[in-house]
Amino acid sequence: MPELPEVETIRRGLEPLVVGRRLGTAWAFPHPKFEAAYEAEGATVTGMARRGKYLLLALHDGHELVVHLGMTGSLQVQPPAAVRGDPYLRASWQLRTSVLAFRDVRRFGRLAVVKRGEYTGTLATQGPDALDGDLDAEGFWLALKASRRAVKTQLLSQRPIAGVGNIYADEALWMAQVHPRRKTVSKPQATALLDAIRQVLTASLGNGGTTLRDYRNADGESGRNQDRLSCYGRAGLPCRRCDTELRAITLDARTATFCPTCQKR
DNA sequence: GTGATAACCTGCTCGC
DNA sequence: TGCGAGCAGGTTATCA
Repeated sequence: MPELPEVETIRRGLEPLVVGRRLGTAWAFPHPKFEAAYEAEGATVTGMARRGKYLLLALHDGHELVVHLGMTGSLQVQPPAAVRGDPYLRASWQLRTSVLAFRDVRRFGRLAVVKRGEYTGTLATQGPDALDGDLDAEGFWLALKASRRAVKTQLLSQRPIAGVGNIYADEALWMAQVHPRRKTVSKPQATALLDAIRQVLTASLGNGGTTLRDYRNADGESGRNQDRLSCYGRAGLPCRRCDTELRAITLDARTATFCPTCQKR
């Protein structure tokens, strides 16, 4: 599922292919989540940015095309023949000789066209981007302290920090030795957690992201980070730090994997 | 305002 | 072999 490293990998791959290009004839799957594709038709892309897990395509007329890839989304520039008849195509724009294609099997992704900077929903309420150097440990700790929810729940809410999903939340909590259900985090723990978040995200970015099932980068290739995970998806296997069997629990209807020895509640 | 929960959605895996 | 149930999870909507 695309989290920050996967979205950033896609952004880097797409930027040279779409910036300066005009989005030609649009097509959208008939669902409100994708019909904004038509609003971007005819606009020229002037820039491509990312905030958390959102891709932001700046348009020449002062608007932005906001793309969230959901769990199974991908955005690629492809030859027209490659997208023809694709049952999972959710939106597309004709470029000069190719097609900018938004593909999403489970339809958890969405599109929106907004005035530049006028965001709504999670994009408006989320915290600083996880790789934004302006967020320091003090600010992160205060943001965590502001809520009494479990620390992993807070990470997934995107409010203290943006860009962390289930995979990297498990990985960072394991690295910082913080229990996912912990509701109060000390300043040193918050500092360690912020450092761990940045370490796991940076490492994954260097590996082209994590591919579990669906994720593909802008070139249609899988990431390589899934072979380097220490915690996520390893329930029942020994902890790489202490050999204790990793345990899986359900937190907010999602699986949280942790080491019961290293990550004390 | 905050927190908890359900719903959305479809491919895959597992058990019968 | 084929079928059905359960699982995966990011975001939004709804309710307490």
